[in-house]
Amino acid sequence: MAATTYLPASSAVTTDLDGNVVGMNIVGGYHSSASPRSAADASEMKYLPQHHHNHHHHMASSPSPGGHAAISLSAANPWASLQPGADPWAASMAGMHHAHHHHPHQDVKPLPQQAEMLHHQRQQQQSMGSPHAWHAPSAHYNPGGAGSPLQQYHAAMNGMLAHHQAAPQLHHPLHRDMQSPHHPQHSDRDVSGGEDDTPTSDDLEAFAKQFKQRRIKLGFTQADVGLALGTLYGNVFSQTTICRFEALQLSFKNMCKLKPLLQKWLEEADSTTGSPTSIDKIAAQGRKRKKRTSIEVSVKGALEQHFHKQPKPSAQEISSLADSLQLEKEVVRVWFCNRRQKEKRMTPPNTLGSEMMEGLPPGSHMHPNYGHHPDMHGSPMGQHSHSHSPPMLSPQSMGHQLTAH
DNA sequence: ATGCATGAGGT
DNA sequence: CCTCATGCATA
Repeated sequence: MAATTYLPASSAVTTDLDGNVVGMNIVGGYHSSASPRSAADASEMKYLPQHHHNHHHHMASSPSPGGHAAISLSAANPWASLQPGADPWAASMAGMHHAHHHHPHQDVKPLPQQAEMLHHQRQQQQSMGSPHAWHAPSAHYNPGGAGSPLQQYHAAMNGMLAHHQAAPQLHHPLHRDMQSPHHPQHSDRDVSGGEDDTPTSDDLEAFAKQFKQRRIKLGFTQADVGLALGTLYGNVFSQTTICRFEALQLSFKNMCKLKPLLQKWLEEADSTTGSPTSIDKIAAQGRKRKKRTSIEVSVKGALEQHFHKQPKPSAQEISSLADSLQLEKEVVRVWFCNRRQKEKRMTPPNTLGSEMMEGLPPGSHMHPNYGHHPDMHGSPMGQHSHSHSPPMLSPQSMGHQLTAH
């Protein structure tokens, strides 16, 4: 049974600590820690009354454990703080570019504290499939232990930089058309040195890989990067997003959007051997977030099965399904939404869990969705012409939930 | 590293 | 109600 509870806003503080621990683990040390939070789970579905209590946390936890942090900033104007290095755009974009039009309208990251900002995104993207599912390299090994030595670079910065601009905008008014899977880059577009063009999936893969490696070399955690982006460009990202970027678990379009920012950060990070990016973290809002419902393995299997038959069940189908699985309708609906999104990731989900019933001929693997795209348009990209072909998919999914149920 | 969730924007 | 981008909370 799924325990559905709603967390109090106060858990925000805990999140900080927890979050930074998590960030660490990417470096290698797996923290086998017990969950600090006590879950008072109720089997009831109820939203807590809106008592948005503004929590003022004066504690600034440093994202990186290596150092204690003395950072405690105001969340009031994160992007107002100067950036350590140089100005983002002038520097890197100097080479050649033209593609980025940032409109005056600066939209910043949704401050957790306040309402969500607008962010308009275009709705169109394609799913790309790669023939091989290279699971993330996960080249994390931690020799010494798990200490991220990073804070050493962090110090006070600021000096002669006087420009602090707001967000460079991710949302550009114009959308370049999607690239085709087959043609790497436009020939008419001259790209010497600067890749402001739409990258290929291979490009993204390579970049992601490189990014991760450099990031680790420099001693930064995914969380650090996310925060740094916020300070530098006004767009804060979570550890999750950075992680997904590195693992190519975002949509192609999303990958393209984030690449420039991460690239910029990389340049800065490696060149700036002592410039800090100190910023604060923002705590969770006083919002009522539903506790993550844990769906049992068996139930997941059932959902998977239905997903194969009907990726987009009707409301009524969802209802009956929910009923038979003893889940809330909303949970089921969301599950399908998330499942569909997974299908669209760059790195295809290994559709298993329940498994295919036919014995596949050796050598021919099939993708659940690849054989037929329901409503999708052209395939964005799909095959890397070369690259590696790691050990094909491995059933990594499917939880092994031993928890009592 | 990921599962479930939230929300903006579009139909 | 969907798609998409994102992230809190977790395993």
